[in-house]
Amino acid sequence: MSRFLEGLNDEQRHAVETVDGPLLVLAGAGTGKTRVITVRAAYLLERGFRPEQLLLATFTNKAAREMRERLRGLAGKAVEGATIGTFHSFCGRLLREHAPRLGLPRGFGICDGSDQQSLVKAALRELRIPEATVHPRAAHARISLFKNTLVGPGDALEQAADDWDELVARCYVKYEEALGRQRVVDFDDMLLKALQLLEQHEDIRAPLAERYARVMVDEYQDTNGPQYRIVRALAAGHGNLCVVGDDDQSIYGWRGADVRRILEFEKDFPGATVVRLETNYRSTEEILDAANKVIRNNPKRHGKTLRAWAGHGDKVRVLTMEDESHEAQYVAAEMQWAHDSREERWRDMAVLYRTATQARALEVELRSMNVPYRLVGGMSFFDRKEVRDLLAYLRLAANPHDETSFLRIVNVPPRGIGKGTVDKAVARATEDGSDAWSAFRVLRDAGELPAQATRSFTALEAALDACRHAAAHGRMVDAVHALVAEVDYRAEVDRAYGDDVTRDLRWNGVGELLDFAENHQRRAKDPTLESFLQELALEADDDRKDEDDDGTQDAVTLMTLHGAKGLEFPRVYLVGVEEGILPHRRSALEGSLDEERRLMYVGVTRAREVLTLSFCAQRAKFGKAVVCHPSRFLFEMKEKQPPDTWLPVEQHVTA
DNA sequence: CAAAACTGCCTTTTT
DNA sequence: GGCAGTTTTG
Repeated sequence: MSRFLEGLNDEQRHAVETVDGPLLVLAGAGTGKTRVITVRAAYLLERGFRPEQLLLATFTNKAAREMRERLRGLAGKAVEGATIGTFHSFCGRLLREHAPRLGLPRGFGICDGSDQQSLVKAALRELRIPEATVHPRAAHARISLFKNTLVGPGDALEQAADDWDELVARCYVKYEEALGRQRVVDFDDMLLKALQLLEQHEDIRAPLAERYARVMVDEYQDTNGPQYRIVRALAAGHGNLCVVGDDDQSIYGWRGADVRRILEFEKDFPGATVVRLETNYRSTEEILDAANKVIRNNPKRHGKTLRAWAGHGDKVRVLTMEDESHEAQYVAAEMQWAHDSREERWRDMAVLYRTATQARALEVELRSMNVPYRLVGGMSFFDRKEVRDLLAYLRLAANPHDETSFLRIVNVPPRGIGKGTVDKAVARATEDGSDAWSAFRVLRDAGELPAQATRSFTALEAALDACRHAAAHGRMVDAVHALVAEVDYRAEVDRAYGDDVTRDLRWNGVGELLDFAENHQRRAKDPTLESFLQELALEADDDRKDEDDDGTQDAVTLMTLHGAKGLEFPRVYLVGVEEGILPHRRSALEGSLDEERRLMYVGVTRAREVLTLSFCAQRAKFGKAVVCHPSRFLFEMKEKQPPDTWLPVEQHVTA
């Protein structure tokens, strides 16, 4: 018997040993899902598959990293060569390789979320649609959903049910045009264009399908249309596809994920083996009981009942707090007590919340009590202004068509190129069907630019040249240095930030970008500006830095429920469990209450031993205090009826 | 014509 | 409590 099968329960072993044909592993929270995937991969290697034949797709970089590390622990060096990564990184590589087939230059850029936002705004402006009528954020979300459900701009226009839909559809058309003009792809395009390569170019698909003899997909419940079809294209023919997931943890419906994918796997792939993992090795009975009581209120489920392997533990607590700062104070104080008196480690505690903004109150309290914390997601390193500025420079160097980046830095640091001049160039670009950068060159060469703008633009060209020159020799650090020096970015930081503390903090961001550059230069096989930028775009959530030697720093974790999926902590606080937050107020309108319930379920099942939920009597919204009501999910959990005074979020008066 | 000061607007979740 | 858009100043 394979040593890899030792210590697995019957179901887990069944999943691992089913090496041929379609396999659906329905893995409830804490049932050893990651273990099954990694052991199965190691088992396949042991059975003679070469690592090159394995494809393991995940949704987050974090998950990919964990898989790789655990697989390395099991199989050692034998893993090298296996493809383990997010859908986006896999697609990115495929795109880079076949860019010309799609009419893209090799140096095509990748827009991140905030670039997408800027493009949507530009499109709205172009269409003279006021932002009050169509919120850029909402439009972007809708466009993204269109793309993730494989609805093109033309179809979107035709399908438009009301005025709002039509405006968004028209914005979608402009948005796509802008992407094309700027030779950039957004996150959604990475999947769509990779799918196009696979479905329309058999000479690309067939060798890949042949190569990847065993395909595995993690978190299958979160697969959206394009991802599903990519998987299908790769597994076509041999059908050796193993998907692992939990319909109760599908929380990405808003991104086009469709729970039906996992509910109907057996229809999609006839003859599929189905394995259910229902023994939970993570949580106490009390915690699982709470989780089960909540999730059973959802109508459409595969239907699993988690059995606790661990015994009884503490009761699940629900606390009422005056407001969010009291809530934060309480949580911070109790964690400190647990650390000091019970010798619990900071890293074993987490505070989870529905929306990223809820972190602020917690940060304030944790900081004042000197509790070390690690804020995951939210305002990331890549959202910082100075990092985004330099990134825009780099992207412009790689792809001068990238107008979003150009417009961002054209006058940062201030170099005397004002709005009037920029508008003129943009108008010219629109006329010529070119881009702002080219238009600037044309205008300058024609002597139609103000003197200062002419000088500055020429200096900018020189800066980008210097950057490209360094990058061409694989020296990413020098490339960044060249930019910083040429544009005198240090002076800009000094100018923009008055006090020494923020100034140092900001300049620090530049240093960290240099660290990334050094890292890439050292690790990448063939470091180019393009590969560096792709890594930066796709691993924006990278939180590997500032960790201890053993890989994890000892700090309390603060993160959203979405970010917490797949993780576990002995002590968990779930804060802000209120109508309007969890479930979120938008969910009532969108009819996604089931998804909010799954989110609650995800939160509850993160806890191993101690789970505390809390809600506030009132909380500040837009600077005003608003009365709050405990979440319906708390009543479901405690099997109680809400009192007469309770109001569901649907009936909240928004004054 | 460009930069600094000021005001009013929103805040779901992520690759 | 931040940022984008607007007004005011240089």
